[in-house]
Amino acid sequence: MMTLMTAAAAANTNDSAEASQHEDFIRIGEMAKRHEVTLRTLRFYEDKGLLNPRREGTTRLYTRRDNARLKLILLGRKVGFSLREVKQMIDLYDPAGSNAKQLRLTLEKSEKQLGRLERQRQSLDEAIRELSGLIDVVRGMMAERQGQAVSASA
Amino acid sequence: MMTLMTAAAAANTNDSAEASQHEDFIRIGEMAKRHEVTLRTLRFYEDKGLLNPRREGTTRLYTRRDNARLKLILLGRKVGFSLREVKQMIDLYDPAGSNAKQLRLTLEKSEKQLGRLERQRQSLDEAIRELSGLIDVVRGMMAERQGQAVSASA
DNA sequence: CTATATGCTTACGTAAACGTAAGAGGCGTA
DNA sequence: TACGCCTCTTACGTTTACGTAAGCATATAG
Repeated sequence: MMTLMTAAAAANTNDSAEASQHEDFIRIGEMAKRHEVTLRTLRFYEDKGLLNPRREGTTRLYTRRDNARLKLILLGRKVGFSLREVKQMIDLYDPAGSNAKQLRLTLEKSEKQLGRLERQRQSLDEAIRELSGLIDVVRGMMAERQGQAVSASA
Repeated sequence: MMTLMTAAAAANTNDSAEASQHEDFIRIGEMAKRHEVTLRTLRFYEDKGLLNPRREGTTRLYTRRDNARLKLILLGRKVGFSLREVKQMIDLYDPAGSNAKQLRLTLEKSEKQLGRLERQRQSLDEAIRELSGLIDVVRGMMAERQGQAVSASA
């Protein structure tokens, strides 16, 4: 029976992720599943100041805003920003303001990062070409040796 | 005057890199310049068993074969192999043999690596697309805020 | 003889983003 | 009461390829 259940315990009680989709707060396990990250990652991000979930006792409770933040963080990581950079951008967010600074910084960093990614793609393409070439060479050598072996045994 | 000069000392005496291009042995400084790596890198590769230059006393002397080896190592690194993998492949080299094993291993590793590189390129392209999208969004927001500011001040 | 360049060995430091115990609650169920 | 599941904090470990002193020897140039 649910007597003096805390919100956290209540969430824990729910059978599936589905069941708690209307909850305002989710705990770290749910959060991790939803975003496909580990608990360690969430705690790590918090330790680095990227997340700030509420607490109920010691238990972390994440809201929709935390969800949105995490999505941004993961997007940042996906496009190659370091957590430090992501933090710099996020920290500039001001719910009551134009966020001009934040937007400028984000734009600037994004353009630089885009440049880096494009340069990366160039060297990656170059590497692919060179590796393909190497494969051809190796195949050629193998065919050659094979030919010798065959002619020698014939 | 050149009295009892060692080979190393002789090399050291030469005015430019040009002058020693016909030398059979070059020292670490020359080697580093030719391949655009640091001395530390060459010593590190040796420590890891990737290079085995001769010695004259304590001084490392590199030959054409070492040059060729280093080129291979740097090519390997360029295409994304770890030094460990490069070593595995190089270690299989037998000057008196068909090197069938080496060729097979190299081919196998190369094909896997090629796959990895291509997957990398896909996620890189995806990242580029997402980042471009982000830039557009940010630009849009800035324009919006700017518009508000302008209309507010008008 | 000294200053400068080059080389040697040994070995701790670095970066990024977590992984991985270790030890300890809290809560509900069989 | 015991068991199981979730969560917490603290903190050392991991990976790769070198960077960076520190302290010393060698060697030619001035």
